[in-house]
Amino acid sequence: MATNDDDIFSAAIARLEQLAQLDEQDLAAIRALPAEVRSVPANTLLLRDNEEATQCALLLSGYTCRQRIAGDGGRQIMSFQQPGDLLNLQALMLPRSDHEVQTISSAKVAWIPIAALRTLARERPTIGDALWRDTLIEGSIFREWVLNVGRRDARSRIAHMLCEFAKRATLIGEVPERIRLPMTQNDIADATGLTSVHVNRMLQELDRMDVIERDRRDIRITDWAALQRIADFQTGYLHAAA
Amino acid sequence: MATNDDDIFSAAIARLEQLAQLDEQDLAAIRALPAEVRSVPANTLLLRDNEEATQCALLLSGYTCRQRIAGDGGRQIMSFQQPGDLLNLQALMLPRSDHEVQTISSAKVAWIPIAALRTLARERPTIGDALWRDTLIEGSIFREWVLNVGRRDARSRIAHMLCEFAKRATLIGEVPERIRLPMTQNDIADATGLTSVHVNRMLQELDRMDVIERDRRDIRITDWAALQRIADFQTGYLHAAA
DNA sequence: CGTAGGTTTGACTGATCTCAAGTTTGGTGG
DNA sequence: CCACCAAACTTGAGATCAGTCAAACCTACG
Repeated sequence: MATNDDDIFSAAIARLEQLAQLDEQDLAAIRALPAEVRSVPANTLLLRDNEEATQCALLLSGYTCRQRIAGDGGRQIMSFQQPGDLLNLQALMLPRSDHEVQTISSAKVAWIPIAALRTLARERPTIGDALWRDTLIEGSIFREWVLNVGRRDARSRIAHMLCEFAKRATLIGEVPERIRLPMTQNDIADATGLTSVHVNRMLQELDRMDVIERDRRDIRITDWAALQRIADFQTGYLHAAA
Repeated sequence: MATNDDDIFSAAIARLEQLAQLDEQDLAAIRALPAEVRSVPANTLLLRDNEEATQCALLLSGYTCRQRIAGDGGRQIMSFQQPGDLLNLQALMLPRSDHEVQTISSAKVAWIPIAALRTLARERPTIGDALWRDTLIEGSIFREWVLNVGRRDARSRIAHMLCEFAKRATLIGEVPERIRLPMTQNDIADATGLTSVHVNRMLQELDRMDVIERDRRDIRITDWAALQRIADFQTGYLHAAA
């Protein structure tokens, strides 16, 4: 059960190395973390709202989203996670969760005891800083989403979401021109504050404008510059090197 | 110039004490921070987008907002700050700013060298944790705003903004029933993703519904329960004790 | 094959925006 | 203390983007 393959942490280490200069001891400390790996199907609630977490979830494969549910049942997605992302770093410092994390696709997740991670952050300050930096970058992404949902029209919002997804895919070594979206049009609607009907029409429009080509959930960005312009997409808020 | 009145930090200390158990040494270390106090008028850009900060701004009096500007010039406010709040903690860990901070009212600000704050966070881990916690809570507020702007109608959004403002006012010792808004209706529009015209109409509607009474920017919440219901306001996301 | 989840389409509705013109208010200088 | 001005607030009418509802169409998968 307590799997400790060296390489379950490889994606996470790659991510952290973008955030800080890790030395050998740092790497060893990460690889020594206890972890329990589990596979979960799509649309599984991994982390509940208003719960005390004892474990921290590390996404090994697949995609998840961070979401909150309004009183009338409406769902708002505020970010997507990709392999190598820690899903509830907040739990290191805040006892109770204030939102949900759900799988978008089938996924593999490593569960790490919070206490072990907290110790790691304290004893290896470089890692602690990297983790803090990671939460700050996600904060920056939230700010961009507030702007996206609050001040851009439907077409721009969707284009922006595509740009961010493609750009972040490059950070884990994928090509941005050809992306396979893990999420349904309904998920896109919940991420952009629209309805799935309207998302569908806008995707068709982007297709008609020759900036993307679609084959089900495979998106080919045929005119990256135009898509960025439509999206009003600037990469600064992602705080990524490349 | 380098003012070091013991009590310029009192509001900030009160805030940090809500986030961690500070001991005498912690307090002394905070009070020993170098700081330069400046007064600025309303609508002054304190922190620019995409700039390297060398100083951290601590709000002593007045109100500020965190905002991003869209490509078409549209402004989106993503949070308000009150006395005792640090305005750019991100700068401790991220070299470049990704948004702006502007005064909403006239304000007094203490400027603290980033390096001093970074040292403080490292040498006094309790304070470091409190600061991290503070940035995480603001992240939670951003998430709530994404939900607010993305999934609630105009009336609820405005009601929610009022609830949050009133609730946070209580955390610095004010009464929630009678609030004096520092922001114009145009600011409220930029915070809720609406136009000032529509904000005006919705405020009138809340007035007509007998949940608030208005005398210019003085708001009296006459039916707190109803306002919370309209706003779909749950306090959990603020992670406040009370 | 049959089915469920996802996607697409059409017709109609409505919340919010736009534009443009008043009105009120608070501050400032004479 | 009053007159004036700019900024903020208010009002109305018409336009529009996105939502709603309901049905049909795919397509992956058991």
